[in-house]
Amino acid sequence: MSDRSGPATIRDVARRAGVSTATVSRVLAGIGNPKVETSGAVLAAVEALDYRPSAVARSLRMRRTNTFGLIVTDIQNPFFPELVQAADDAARKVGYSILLGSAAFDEHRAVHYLDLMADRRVDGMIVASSQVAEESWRWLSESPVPVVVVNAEPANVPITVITSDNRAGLRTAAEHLIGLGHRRMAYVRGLEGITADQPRVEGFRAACRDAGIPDADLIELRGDAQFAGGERAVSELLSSGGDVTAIACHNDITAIGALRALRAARIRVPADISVVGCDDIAAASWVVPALTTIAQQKADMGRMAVERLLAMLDAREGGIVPETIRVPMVLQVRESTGPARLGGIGS
Amino acid sequence: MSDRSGPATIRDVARRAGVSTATVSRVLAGIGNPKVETSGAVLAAVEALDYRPSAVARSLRMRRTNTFGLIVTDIQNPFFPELVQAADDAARKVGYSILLGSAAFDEHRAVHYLDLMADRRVDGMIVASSQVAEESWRWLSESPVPVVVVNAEPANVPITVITSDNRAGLRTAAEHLIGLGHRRMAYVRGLEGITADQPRVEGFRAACRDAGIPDADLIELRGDAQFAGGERAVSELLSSGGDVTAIACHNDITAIGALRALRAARIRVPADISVVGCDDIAAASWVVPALTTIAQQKADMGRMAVERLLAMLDAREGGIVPETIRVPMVLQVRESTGPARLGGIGS
DNA sequence: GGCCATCCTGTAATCGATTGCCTTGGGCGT
DNA sequence: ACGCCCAAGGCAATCGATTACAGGATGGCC
Repeated sequence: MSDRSGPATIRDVARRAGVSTATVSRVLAGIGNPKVETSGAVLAAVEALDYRPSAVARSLRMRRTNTFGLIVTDIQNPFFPELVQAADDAARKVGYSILLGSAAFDEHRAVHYLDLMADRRVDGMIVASSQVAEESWRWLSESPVPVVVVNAEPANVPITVITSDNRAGLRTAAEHLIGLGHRRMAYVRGLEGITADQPRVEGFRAACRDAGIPDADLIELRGDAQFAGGERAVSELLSSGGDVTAIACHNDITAIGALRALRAARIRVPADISVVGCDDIAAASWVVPALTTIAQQKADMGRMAVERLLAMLDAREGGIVPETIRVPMVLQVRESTGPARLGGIGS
Repeated sequence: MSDRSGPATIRDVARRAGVSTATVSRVLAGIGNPKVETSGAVLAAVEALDYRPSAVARSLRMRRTNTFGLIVTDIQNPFFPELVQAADDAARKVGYSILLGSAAFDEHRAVHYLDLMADRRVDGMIVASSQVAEESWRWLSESPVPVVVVNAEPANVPITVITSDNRAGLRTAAEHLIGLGHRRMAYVRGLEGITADQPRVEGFRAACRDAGIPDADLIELRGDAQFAGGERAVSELLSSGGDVTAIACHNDITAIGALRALRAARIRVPADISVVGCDDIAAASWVVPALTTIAQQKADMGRMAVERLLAMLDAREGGIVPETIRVPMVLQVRESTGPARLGGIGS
């Protein structure tokens, strides 16, 4: 009858050590200064019974779970794992764990996870998903549990946001291309309505304007933030005779799709056309030519999100004012960009 | 004083509805048949207070958390997210959630997560990581909580395993190449000691033997299951003058590295050399030429792992005998394989 | 020797739910 | 009109930890 019913409890330990549960708890927490024989007996009993305190019971009593919820748009998008890993690292370091939810592009799932995490009484939430309705943002911002939003910008809701500086990032991309002599360019946008879509084109356009390139000269195409969208957009561009020397894309996956379309059309990159992506996922350096891209500091963002949450927890009631933090993006030059050709594609 | 201290509890609801907590609990659980006015009052109170039962308290009382732990080798490896997503889908469908841990190639972290999940009293664990020491496997197999191991095969430990049929898979790969006329081939192995490494080479070799290709004719190279290893192994092969018409790789990332080395050497794929990978990650179809590969049924495996866990939970004490399930791998022909050239590389 | 401060440890309440058992009361049969 | 039975719902124990408070032993000091 050693383990009649599940793992050993604090009472089993107390009994075996011949002390009260209070003492066991105190010895393990290292408070008070127990006599050596007492703590010795407790530790021996702990060892013998292979006792591990139940986080469930502790959470109930302490009213905190030492858990943060993290909701991402889609765990299969290579952007997120790095964010998740960084958040997990930072959390683990201070004794927290991460409960992950992948919305898989589905608003209902996102809401489901919001509820789930509320039910689980997580101590804080990181929401890295734009699959969240207006109404849910409001609910989140009014919730008593600390929330940090990553890479989304709910309009008119006072809430802490950590986001890549998309506008500045794509401005950098444009400047890089313009510096290489490109003036006739195309931009493949992301999925309509995705948060980053708007600021990215705008940043790109702004740099063009500054360089004196007429708005009308920039060809805007619609992608879907996936491989297929990039491939389709660019092959349509080519078949409709669009004559550009550079293509910028909403993200790397789109850019990789673009590379494939160009290759299918026997157009050389970067000799004939330069391509630039955005995000810097691992595959960006695997493709040929390796993709020049604007890197998001995913790991930093994950770490910052957790740190922010911890700060909010400390400040409890002190009230940290919601703030929008823009993390710079950095230009990563690889092989897919080069000097603009002078003539047309056919030359 | 609406919410003096955190979320509403069942007692708040009971008070407001003028009933006991027992009744609230029963109404919400849908047991007994409460009078309409009672259940009406309860539901109204629930609504008004925005009451959500605490999963923490419930877990303590019910002695189950409705949570499964899932430990993966490295969430940044594109193989895992799909597994995670599938497991999460299957779990969510029956009211469970997944607590994720990424060992990040570190044995200590893997053990840390094992402990963490034990403390959290998860109802079952899926271990998709070979970063687990012999001793931990034994501990797991003796643990009273159901465990399913994915893509690892602890030796001499009675435990339920779900794994891709690596041997048969790579046999298929070899047969595909041999069918295309290849006889002088190279195989880039994975990281030494990684579980899948051995069976994969063996499967490949077995098919070669069956086709009458002398063992000595197969050139074996050591990679690291990453991009860099594939690239390095193949460029060394080329510079040492190895003359092959096909290269099989431990996994897709390695194969993508191989493609890059071949390209750098101006060797055409598949015209000069065919390349085949293994896993079928998303990037396999992004690269040029798109990679022929042996696909692992990642989603199936994730789903099966959860189903297995649920079955073990049902069978409680009935005792399901540990069993090793081999999931077939399927050949995915894309562009990187073709008929063998007749002459040498230089011809 | 007596008194008080100090140090350890035990007692019991508490966190928020679920559930076995018991009470209450209404309906129905005779 | 009386008694029986059953349905509805309340009481209180329980899950496994933490912690405020109380109490007993010990030692120091006068």
